[in-house]
Amino acid sequence: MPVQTPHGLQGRTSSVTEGHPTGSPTASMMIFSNSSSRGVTEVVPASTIGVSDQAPRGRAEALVDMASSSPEPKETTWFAGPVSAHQGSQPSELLVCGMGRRNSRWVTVKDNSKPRTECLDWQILQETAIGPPHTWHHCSDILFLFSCQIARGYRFFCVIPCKEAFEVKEKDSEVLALSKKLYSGGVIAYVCSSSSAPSPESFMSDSSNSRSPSSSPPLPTKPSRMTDLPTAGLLSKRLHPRDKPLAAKSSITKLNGMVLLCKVCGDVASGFHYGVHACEGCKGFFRRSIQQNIQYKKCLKTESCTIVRINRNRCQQCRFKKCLSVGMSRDAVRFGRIPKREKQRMLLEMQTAMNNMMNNSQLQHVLHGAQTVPCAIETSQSDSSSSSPSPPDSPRSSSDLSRDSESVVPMDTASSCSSDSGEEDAASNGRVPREDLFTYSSSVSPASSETLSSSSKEDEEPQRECWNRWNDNQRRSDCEGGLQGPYREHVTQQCTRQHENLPYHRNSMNKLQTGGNRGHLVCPMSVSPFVDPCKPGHEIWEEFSKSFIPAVREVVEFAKRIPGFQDLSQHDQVNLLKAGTFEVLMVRFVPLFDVKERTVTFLSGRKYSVDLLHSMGAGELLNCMFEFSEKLMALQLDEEEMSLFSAVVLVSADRSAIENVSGVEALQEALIRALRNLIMKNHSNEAAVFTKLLLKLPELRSLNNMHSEELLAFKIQP
Amino acid sequence: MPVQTPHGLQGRTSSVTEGHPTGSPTASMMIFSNSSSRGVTEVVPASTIGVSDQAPRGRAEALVDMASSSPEPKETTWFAGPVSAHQGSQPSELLVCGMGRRNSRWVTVKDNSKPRTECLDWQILQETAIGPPHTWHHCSDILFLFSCQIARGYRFFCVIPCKEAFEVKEKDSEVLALSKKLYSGGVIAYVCSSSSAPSPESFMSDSSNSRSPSSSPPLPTKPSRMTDLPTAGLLSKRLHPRDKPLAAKSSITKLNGMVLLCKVCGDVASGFHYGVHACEGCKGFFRRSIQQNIQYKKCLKTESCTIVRINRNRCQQCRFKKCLSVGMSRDAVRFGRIPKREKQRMLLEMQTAMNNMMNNSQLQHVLHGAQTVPCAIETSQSDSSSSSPSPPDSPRSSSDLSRDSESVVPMDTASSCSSDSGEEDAASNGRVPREDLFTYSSSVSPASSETLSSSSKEDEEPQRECWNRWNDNQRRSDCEGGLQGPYREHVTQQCTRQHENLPYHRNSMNKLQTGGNRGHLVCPMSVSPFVDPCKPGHEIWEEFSKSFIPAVREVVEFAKRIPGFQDLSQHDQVNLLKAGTFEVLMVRFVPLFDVKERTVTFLSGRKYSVDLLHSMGAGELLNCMFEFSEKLMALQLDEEEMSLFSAVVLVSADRSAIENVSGVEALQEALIRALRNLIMKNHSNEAAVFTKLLLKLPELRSLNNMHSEELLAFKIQP
DNA sequence: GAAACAGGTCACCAGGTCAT
DNA sequence: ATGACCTGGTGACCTGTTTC
Repeated sequence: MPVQTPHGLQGRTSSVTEGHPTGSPTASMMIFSNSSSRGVTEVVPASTIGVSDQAPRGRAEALVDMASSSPEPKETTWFAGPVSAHQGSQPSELLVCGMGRRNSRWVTVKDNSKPRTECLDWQILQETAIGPPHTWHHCSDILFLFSCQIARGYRFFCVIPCKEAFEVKEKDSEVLALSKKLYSGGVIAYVCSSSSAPSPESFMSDSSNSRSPSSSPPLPTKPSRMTDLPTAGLLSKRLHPRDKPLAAKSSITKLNGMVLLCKVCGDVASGFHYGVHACEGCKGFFRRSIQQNIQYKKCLKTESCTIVRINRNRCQQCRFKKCLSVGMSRDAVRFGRIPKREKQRMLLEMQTAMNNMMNNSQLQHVLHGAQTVPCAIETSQSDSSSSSPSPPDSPRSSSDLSRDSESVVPMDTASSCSSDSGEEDAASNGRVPREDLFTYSSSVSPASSETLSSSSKEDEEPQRECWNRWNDNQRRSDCEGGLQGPYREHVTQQCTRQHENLPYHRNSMNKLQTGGNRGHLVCPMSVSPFVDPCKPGHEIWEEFSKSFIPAVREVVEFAKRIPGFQDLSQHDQVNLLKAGTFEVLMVRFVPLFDVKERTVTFLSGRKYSVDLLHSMGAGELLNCMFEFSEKLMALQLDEEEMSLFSAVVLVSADRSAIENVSGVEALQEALIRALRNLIMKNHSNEAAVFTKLLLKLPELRSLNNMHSEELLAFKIQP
Repeated sequence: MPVQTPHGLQGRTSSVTEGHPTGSPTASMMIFSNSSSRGVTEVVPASTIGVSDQAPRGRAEALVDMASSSPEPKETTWFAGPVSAHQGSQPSELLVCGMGRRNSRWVTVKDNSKPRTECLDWQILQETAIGPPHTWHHCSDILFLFSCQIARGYRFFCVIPCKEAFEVKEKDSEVLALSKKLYSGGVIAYVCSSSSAPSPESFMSDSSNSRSPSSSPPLPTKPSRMTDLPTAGLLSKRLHPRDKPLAAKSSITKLNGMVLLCKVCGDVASGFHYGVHACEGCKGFFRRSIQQNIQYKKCLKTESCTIVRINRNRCQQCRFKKCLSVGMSRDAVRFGRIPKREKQRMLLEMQTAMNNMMNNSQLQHVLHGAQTVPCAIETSQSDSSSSSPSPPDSPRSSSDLSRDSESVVPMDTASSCSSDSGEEDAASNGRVPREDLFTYSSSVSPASSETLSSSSKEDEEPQRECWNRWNDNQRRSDCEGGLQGPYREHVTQQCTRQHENLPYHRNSMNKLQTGGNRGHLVCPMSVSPFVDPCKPGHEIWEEFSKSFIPAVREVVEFAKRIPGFQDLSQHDQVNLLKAGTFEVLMVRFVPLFDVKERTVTFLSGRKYSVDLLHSMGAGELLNCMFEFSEKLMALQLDEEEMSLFSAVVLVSADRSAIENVSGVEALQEALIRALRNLIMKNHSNEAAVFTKLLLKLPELRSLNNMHSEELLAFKIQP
């Protein structure tokens, strides 16, 4: 149903006019759109959302020098790199890849590892599915332009729309148009190259800055280098086709720095005219058309001219038609100022879409290390030798990961995280095992190992090896870092205490009181209590999201220790995690719900009553969580069982996006067998425990959905 | 995209002004906003969609004759009645009441049951949320109109949105169309009052009833009576799009969540300005007009422009005139807060109205008979005595049900259905057993009965009785009607054949070819093949929805035969069905998916290849359904097992809205025990079957979600 | 003191203008 | 004829005042 989408790389083949003397007037654009049919769902998984913010940071800049390979060395030097979009206060960044003519979608990445050429589009394309060739001329209905960059006549925009997707329609051989389609969630990145180009220099000049957090130093100032860009500020200055000094009183409509484009011709919009964002030209044209009821001369071609800025005056009939088709109408005019909520909603939607988009990349990054993630490029300054990617099985991989994830942490928390790194290293040298959020299994005893192994009765060999490997991993993980920052401390404390009083000692957890001012950062599930109610919704959202970052990371770490999990394809790993992270977290957080006292203990150690939380906006979900927790607690599982159950939960995650279904199923079967055997052994007198446990799976699925919905609702209209 | 669709009945609506000299242009409106954060969810559940069509049927008609109490008896006779909307999947029924002036949108339906007046608009309303009376001027963001009530010149609409909103477009002064608008989440309830400002008293009339579910007696035919509504609470808080983010001091005048509309232009009113409920725009306009004593330019037309939100700025003279005509005046200013008593009365009235609307009446109706449906207001002209509702337990309830549902069938299919009604009656008198969609258990052998009974080892007595009762029910159900119309014949054939060749004989099903021209009406899962691609999306949608009506009805019947199910509260029954109907249907339809041949057999008997379906727009969901089917088929369950599994599926449905969780759980446990025992008996050598079956539950949950999403997307962008 | 409205403010847009 | 600017009207918010 929803749309799709020429494959993103198609453009690569087409290279317009190589040699390309004039810098041809055609503007090229790219649109990436998210192809996921499950857009809504993807938007939802709340827990993961917090991650997005960090993505930009984790990512080093991509430095592209196409000059050597390009036929037109000087003109075809392409740039690509992270462009940050600033929305609201949050430095959420989006990797935006520029592209253009020949080779435009590939960049040479220079980071701490060896330089390599990668397709910059891929990262986004895979997210968004529409990967338009450089010849795109039109791109109507772009809702938000949130970032841009210019290089040598090319404008780069990164746009995320909301609720809409685009479908490329090719027209002749040169012009492509996009037809609007509804769509839910997702991100579109939009890159536009301009013909009449601003000089590359203008583009490169500044922005050497980066908000690169603690670690990233400025990139080498190669000419083509694009650093990240705090935002659209540039756009108003440089990007307007007509060199207008678009400073203060520009007629450009911006939304928090994002520039809106004319729905008719793609020019920069001056406002919301006759119901659509339109430029002055199209506004005037439409006005005259309707005022004087002009009948335009028949189109000389096929009455289906593509209307773009540069040709909009060539065919009045088609232009007017286009105006109508995009919805211009006297009935649609809006007077007065833009309602705040509308603005807010737009921002939120952008945010959501961006978060979504970034989720994938980050998740992949965390999972598989930088080398598999095209954008995860370290700055040249970092120690390239030490951070060279290691294979997943390498003993170092885990610590590599933690380092990677650390670099992804947003600035405001970076310092605290980095301070932990020493500890990590120490830990990796064989310190006292510690437990973190998802290492239930760290306490696996020899006996239970046997239990696990014995579970493979029906399928001896492979299973045994599997479990052995798991145990190895667990052991190793006990010595390796996983938690970051303040979160780590708390969780470590908590888990330790909890462990002392198995199975679940809420009381001991309650003792943990943190007075730290970073409490809110380490406290998933604590939106309200730590949040300033006066803050705008999206800020609250950001904070809440951030608070989940460490927890999500834990889930990833946990997943990696599930024997067999890493044998799945990256794609499947990512999708299982996307679908199942919330559910695993839910299982993990069960002990935090005190049914008797009707309180929830946040990881900060604070307890909040259900009533308070309800009064602060918690809804039905909270009740359901309590219900779930009560039932799960009633089963009296120990850590080992919980751990195994968590693994089952994760691996039985939604399969809709899984490539290797049978592989996942096999893994799930193995896990379930193990779980059953373990349960049978521990609860031999309670035959129903295993069944009850399985029945928790659909409940978790539902909780996940509710959660998603609440988040969506929250984000849409806080 | 703009879309819309003057609604189909507009022609019928005729004269606004009959009786009504000026047709007084003023319209006052009210909007209720729904705060449910789960709005999205409700929209989604796809399977429920099919039901919508029946809603009107299940629901008794509310006929309001305002004549006696109305100030203008003849012109202001209003009618209100149930219009079903459907949204969601499951038989989630949204009570939708159409309304309008006499004869405009209402027809008297005469079928096998008593004649009654129904709103003709409902069909459209449910689909498009377009059901505006001629006086509607503005109605932005209305997504679904699911309920309304009229009292003394007030029209009440309850609207739930889903990702789309509509904007009214006026056509001349009488016809309105709606243009689609994007919108995300939330619920809007919309109440529109008729033009000639009704007195407050008329509005407040009764509402004495409460939402007592099962006990509600027939409503007195009070003119403005509003019946109860379980979900009313939902409507209060937050989702109105125009709502300000932080509730507090919004400029929107609300009464307990209900929003008042501007008397001048129909926009959302911000308060009572210059003696009239008016929006900020008209308030400001009037203020400027009088402050500066502006003499506006003469109207370019006839000085009788209709003033609605979308055109209010086109003719200042007429706008000002309208302001004056609706009573705006500096002399009419009311300062200070609204007198408590007046406010209270309004609140009460509103709340009651909302309660009425939201009642899940149809499902309840289907389940428990008509008398629980609040809107059952008879017209003075209908035979009120004969229509007195019978108690839920009355022996007639079942046949009442079918009759009622039938009466809801849209006119074009009504005839065929009504022809079946005689049959139904005969069936209820003990005819030859037949099998229908959900009577897997009808073939339960004595042996398997024992199996079931033996399952209650752990919990002897109650279980045995339970199963016995089930079997009784099954037997009885064999003699009772369930299917309607052509669907019935097909399904009966199919099931019979299928039964002859257990467990699943697709081949025999394939033999069934229907040449009937109503095939598409009886064919769930057959959107595309039967649909004229040229039809507008909403028509396709309607057809598709209709095709599910019988199937959903079967699920309800099936549920009723699950032992213990009817012991649950109505509320819980309804909610289990709402959440689980799709899943049950999915299980039921598994044999229709031929994995080897990659075809889907529709109930019409036609097979369609996956590729064809994909080419017609089927998406990932189809693949997942195939996957699911393959796995489930692989388990080789027989009918009995499938039946029991279906029961488990239904009872393990999403619990988020369940009142008596432990009751549902107890039932589920019993069912699961029975299932396990049955499976163990039949598949003693395959220990994993039961486990695998349980693992199907989360998969079903996910399919349900995907389905919901696709439906949503489909509805949004057909 | 809170609720609720008149009036004020100013972000925004339709429409007009006029150099191109 | 086009479209960058200008002008005047609009209406979303805000403030001050009135009333309960």
